Amino acid sequence: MARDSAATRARILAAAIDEFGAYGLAGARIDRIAEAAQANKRSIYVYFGNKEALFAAAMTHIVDDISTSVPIDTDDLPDYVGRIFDYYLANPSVVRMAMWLPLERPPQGPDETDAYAKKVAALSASGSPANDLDASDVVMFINALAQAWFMSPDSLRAADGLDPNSDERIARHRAALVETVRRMCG
Amino acid sequence: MARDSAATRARILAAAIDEFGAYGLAGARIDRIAEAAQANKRSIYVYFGNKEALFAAAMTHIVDDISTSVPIDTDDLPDYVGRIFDYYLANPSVVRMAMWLPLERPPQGPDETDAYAKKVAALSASGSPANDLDASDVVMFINALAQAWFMSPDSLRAADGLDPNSDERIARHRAALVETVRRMCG
DNA sequence: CGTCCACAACTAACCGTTGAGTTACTACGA
DNA sequence: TCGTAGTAACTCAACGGTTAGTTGTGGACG
Repeated sequence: MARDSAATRARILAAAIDEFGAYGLAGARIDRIAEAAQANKRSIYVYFGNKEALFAAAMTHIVDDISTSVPIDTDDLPDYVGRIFDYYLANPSVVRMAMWLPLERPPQGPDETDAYAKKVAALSASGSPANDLDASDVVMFINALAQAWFMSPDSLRAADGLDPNSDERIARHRAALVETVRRMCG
Repeated sequence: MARDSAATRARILAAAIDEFGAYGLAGARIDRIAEAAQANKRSIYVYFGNKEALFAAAMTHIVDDISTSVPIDTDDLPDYVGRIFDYYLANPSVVRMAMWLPLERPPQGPDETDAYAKKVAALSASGSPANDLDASDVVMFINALAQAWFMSPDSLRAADGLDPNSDERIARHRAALVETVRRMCG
């Protein structure tokens, strides 16, 4: 096995995102992360300090990734939600971590204030995003709508009879999502 | 201390809702629930079996409570979200449990299929709730929008300068919520 | 009407396991 | 041969769950 500290660190981080996404902060197991990363438990402590710090590192990593991968376009919010949805679909662990963040917030956890503040500022500055609604409310709604599919139980996703894992069903939902934001923005 | 098994059971259930709401299934502590309920740990096992069963009992309790407290009105969806929001505001532990459910689903957990299926069916039957959107998507969006405020970090809630705990700010958000659903329904 | 008894509610101390974090050590590579 | 990456074995506290025992209550019976 090659000795590459950067690669090991990256493997640990990737495994941590999956583990925290699957089980949350309290439910995640350091041993499982080590095993999945094919790294030793000890190296996690060497590279990241402790469980909470690892969680924080994973969180900042995904926040960075999402804000570069899915830049906001204040002139086309419907398209923006669509792209967030696509990103979530491709990165299930990321949505789940995002859902966990407000629930299990470590005391010294990462503060995504800046990422949100920038979006709200950009939206406010861009004139009238959604006519008379507050920019911060619009950001909240867009986030919530993009996550709706993932926070719904399977039973609800299947409620209309289609297989919730089929491409058609997902495409329909995506279209509904984009259309909803279009209507919201007037 | 009076010996009243029904009262003790109810105290445990109430404490469990708070504890699970605050920490989730994995993070919740049986000892804390017992202490908060002013009951002995043992009685929890007598009345509910184990931790997961207690979680399930708490979940079915709130599902029941919410579906009776906030009946759906398929003819006035904007009003319906508003009422859900009010309920959530008055019962913070309930929102948090609802947010936790899709993340920490115990293997033998409660299945809220029926509650959702009924809503989707009612909505489908009532003609055109939101013109061309699937009823199940509409239900997802309504749920997500009603929860948006509670899953947003404080920094986002405060992004426009107002105190996020003030009545005015909350009223503005509620109005935005109702208006958004109104637009969604066309 | 008093007294005993059986059962239900309650309690405290304990047990076994799990899991975060550490220690002491080995192997690799420059 | 020195420093860094990696490993296995361990510690210790926390926590879910249990055992064994205590207290209060309500009813049967003399």
